[in-house]
Amino acid sequence: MDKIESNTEEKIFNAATEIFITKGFDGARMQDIADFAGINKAALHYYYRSKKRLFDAVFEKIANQILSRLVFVLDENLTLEEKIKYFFREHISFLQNNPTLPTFVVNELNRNPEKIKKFIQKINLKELGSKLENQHKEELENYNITKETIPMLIVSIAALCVFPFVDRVLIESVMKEIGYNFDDYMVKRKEHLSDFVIKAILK
Amino acid sequence: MDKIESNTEEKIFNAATEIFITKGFDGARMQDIADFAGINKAALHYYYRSKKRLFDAVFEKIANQILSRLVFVLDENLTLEEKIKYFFREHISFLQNNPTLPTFVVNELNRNPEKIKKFIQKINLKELGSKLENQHKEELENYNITKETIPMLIVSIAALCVFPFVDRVLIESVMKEIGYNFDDYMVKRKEHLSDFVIKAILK
DNA sequence: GTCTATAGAAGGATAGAC
DNA sequence: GTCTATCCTTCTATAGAC
Repeated sequence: MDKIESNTEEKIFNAATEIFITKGFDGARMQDIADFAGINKAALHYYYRSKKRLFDAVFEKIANQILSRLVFVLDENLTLEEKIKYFFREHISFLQNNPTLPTFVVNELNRNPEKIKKFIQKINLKELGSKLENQHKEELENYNITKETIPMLIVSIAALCVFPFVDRVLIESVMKEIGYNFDDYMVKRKEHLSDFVIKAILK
Repeated sequence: MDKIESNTEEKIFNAATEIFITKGFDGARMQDIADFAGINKAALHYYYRSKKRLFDAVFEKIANQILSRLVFVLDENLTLEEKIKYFFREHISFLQNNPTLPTFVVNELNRNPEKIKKFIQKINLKELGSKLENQHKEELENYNITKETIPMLIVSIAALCVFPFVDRVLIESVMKEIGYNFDDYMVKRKEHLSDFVIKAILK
């Protein structure tokens, strides 16, 4: 992705990312990672001490990558509709380039719920919520949104965006069966979803 | 769930279901399953020969359970809106009782894409599609639905319904943080989603 | 820092008694 | 059919040479 992998530590990290994402923690083998990195197995322990630590390093990096792409929602120059459009367009593009990330993250959070606390602390939900509410206070009157339905809306937007990737293998097969191509489908879906959601929330 | 587990085979099967669902294939241990069933490890191999076969038996049963709950979509006495309402209400109720199933199925399909072929053959998508189209031909004129957006709609409905369970741990934590309870939230969500979707597709 | 060799533990599977 | 004991492979992790 970024620069050419220079040192061994980086090679190991990149190989581990690849292997952990495709096979999960339990399915991944240190030998697989070593082979993929073109390096000896002992080096993995030299740099990362244990499989668990190596995994945690990979997960941490990925979690931060995802979070850092969401800061735009606080941009005060964007209207609510612009944010929705922006979210679908940017986030689906990101997932198109990293289609296996959602499954990986979901699995890890399921197996290791305590990691979520870190996640949540980083975001500081309540502050985020009130900031957003202030930013769009007047706008909200044009929409069919109440304090009660805000969590519904947020989960729905996330669902519409992320689900096709989590369930990708199934949806890809179904699309092929009826003559669609998954990537083309997702390209169209980006624009479709904005209209879909905005229509649903307009008064 | 059903009757009291009578024989050993059934005990093993139920224990395996529990363990495989919570830990996945790679994470599950034959010893865990044996302990959970209150039976010896050798018995597992006596009845199911290998871990893989035991797993496949469990997966097959669950896949059929899910599919069998979807036949109502072909009920010709229901309008399109009724089917949408029915789907959200019934399917979310089912998932509330089996909240860990989506993750389990998604993971297995990701690791073993060839299983999807079986799935798809059982459904016979094209026939299903044309039957549905005929059933609702006149109705469709009231909605903002074209041949192009049907796959969008179906994926969206599935996403809105299933995603909260796939990503349950995260959403549950977020809800708790802002003072909501996941189960209460999902109860409300059932009704909310019908309105949301129907509003989005109305002309 | 990187390699080879190997320790040591865990897990799937089977043999054989009952 | 069910159990104990055990085989054999696989995997993480480390020791020690270079």
